[in-house]
Amino acid sequence: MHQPEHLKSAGLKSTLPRLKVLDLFENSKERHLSAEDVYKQLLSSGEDVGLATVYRVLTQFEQAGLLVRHHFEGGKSVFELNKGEHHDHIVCLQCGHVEEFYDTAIEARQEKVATELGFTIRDHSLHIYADCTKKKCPHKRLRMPPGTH
Amino acid sequence: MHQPEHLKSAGLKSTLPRLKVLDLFENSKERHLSAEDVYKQLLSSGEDVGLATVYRVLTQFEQAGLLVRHHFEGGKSVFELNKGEHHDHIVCLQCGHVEEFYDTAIEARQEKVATELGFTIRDHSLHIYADCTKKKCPHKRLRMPPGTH
DNA sequence: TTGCAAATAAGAACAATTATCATTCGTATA
DNA sequence: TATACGAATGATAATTGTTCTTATTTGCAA
Ligand SMILES: [Mn+2]
Ligand SMILES: [Mn+2]
Ligand SMILES: [Zn+2]
Ligand SMILES: [Zn+2]
Repeated sequence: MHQPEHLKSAGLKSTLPRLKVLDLFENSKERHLSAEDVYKQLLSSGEDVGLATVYRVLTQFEQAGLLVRHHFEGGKSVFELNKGEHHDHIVCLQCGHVEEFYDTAIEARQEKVATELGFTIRDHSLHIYADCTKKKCPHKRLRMPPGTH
Repeated sequence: MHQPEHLKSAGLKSTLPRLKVLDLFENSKERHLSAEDVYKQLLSSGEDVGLATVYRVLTQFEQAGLLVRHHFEGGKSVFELNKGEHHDHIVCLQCGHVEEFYDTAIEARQEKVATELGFTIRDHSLHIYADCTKKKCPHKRLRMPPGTH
């Protein structure tokens, strides 16, 4: 199980639900999880947490900088561990798998565009929705594509 | 009022609610409107439409290619007239005003990245959230910044 | 005009998320 | 270690944005 210090240093008191949620993100196969994903995975592994607590904890972790929240299409928020380094996302329309990428040229151009328009960037999101080029999509069908549920 | 032909050629029968909604997009000060924006503006201009009809018509217009739907942060869908040319968006965090831009370098790089990862892009969204550099934000405070309501 | 499929309006239903509140827990202190 | 109290939890109600249902109305072709 995860160490309580990680939570303490984030200003959060070390409770069982928080440790379980953090643990799930550290050990889950998929990096990007919705509140329902977290809730169901905890239930199915025998843990007993309330859905409201999951939502609360995810928001707290986001505010503490432990998690990052994304708004992909499909209506629900998706979270991932904060690696400290920004990256953008490409979402497979066939299986919902999320691939990550970072392109310095894109990042630089955004700054340029914003500056020219008289803005200072605080945040941005670049989501690419795409089909896998391979005949059979190799990504695991762990989650439905956004907008498909 | 708008001409019925515009709807007819889109395969939609020319009804009063549809003409009113299309009219609103043609004449509204803000290009980007949510379902609630449309509903309230129609009500306040004396028109009598149902909210469900607004949602239905917006979706139909999107499918007919008359409108484009965006998912900015803040939970609600936002629509704009389809100009036929793709563009990305920069949202002012101080007033919610939406500025549009198009950058060929960014678009090209996205293709490159996707191809390298084995994907064919079907769609994408690039949203920049930024502060206006001017002392006093010059944009009209017509809508609250996303996530602020 | 009339006829009828298509469209509307009102409200119920839904899904994701947040708020409320009585109970339980974590931890600082005696 | 026992106690005490504010913080956290879980059950459930409430909210929000959106879609569905259905009885009624409307556009338009014959
Ligand atoms: Mn980026
Ligand atoms: Mn673009
Ligand atoms: Zn990611
Ligand atoms: Zn636009």
